[in-house]
Amino acid sequence: MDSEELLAFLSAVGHAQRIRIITELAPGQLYVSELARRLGVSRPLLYMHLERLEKAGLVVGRLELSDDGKALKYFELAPFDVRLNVDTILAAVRQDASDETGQHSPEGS
Amino acid sequence: MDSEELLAFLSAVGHAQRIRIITELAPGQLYVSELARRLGVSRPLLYMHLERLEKAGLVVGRLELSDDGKALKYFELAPFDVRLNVDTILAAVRQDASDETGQHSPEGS
DNA sequence: TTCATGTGTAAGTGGAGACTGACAGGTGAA
DNA sequence: TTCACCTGTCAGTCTCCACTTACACATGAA
Repeated sequence: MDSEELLAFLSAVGHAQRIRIITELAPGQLYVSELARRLGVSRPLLYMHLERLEKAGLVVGRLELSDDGKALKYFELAPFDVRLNVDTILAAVRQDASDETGQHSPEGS
Repeated sequence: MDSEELLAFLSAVGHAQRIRIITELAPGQLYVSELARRLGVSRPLLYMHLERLEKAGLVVGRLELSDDGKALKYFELAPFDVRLNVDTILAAVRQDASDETGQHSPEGS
């Protein structure tokens, strides 16, 4: 994980509304309109937040067809576990240099 | 740590400039003007970022007198280690409810 | 056809926070 | 006195992003 990914991750989670979204999605998947109702948030706004969370790899969206034929966009939490201290931050910054030289490290996750 | 503290922490680290500040302070303490020169950042702006980092508990500032009598404001990293996953986020949110009922948990750090 | 449900996006507004420039004040050395 | 440092803060500007309103387009049921 380089500093750009780390930044995307941190700024995604570092927002009250998005913390609420994560909390609401914790028990299981929900589709957008339902989630918007529960949070008392407009749907376009929720879209923005979900998009941000998805780009950062925190949630995953998937279009599904309900029994009565309606298209529902379901979102669920993606598993993530990031440890944050001086060393992990420095590691992310050092990773940038490796990225530039084209030495893509073969690490998973 | 409740969600407010978590939010302060995440939004403090989740900024490119402040990541750079942390990187620069990692080897050891620096005073404000010196740090501003190294980062190529105006001093008032740096003050804002340092203030934000200090409120979130990431850095500590201390006014010191140099040998030649000048006052220097030194900043150094405070030790921190936060693990971030669904459980720790939910724990922070649940902590809010405890805060409201006045049950301050006697946990350290 | 109309209504209630859903997805998806475009266009605009408002405000918080990032950022700049300028100031006042202190010190020791030339 | 002047210079070269330093701290600390105020008052602006500007940019980004959070947020709203409104639209186009589907589906099944009444």
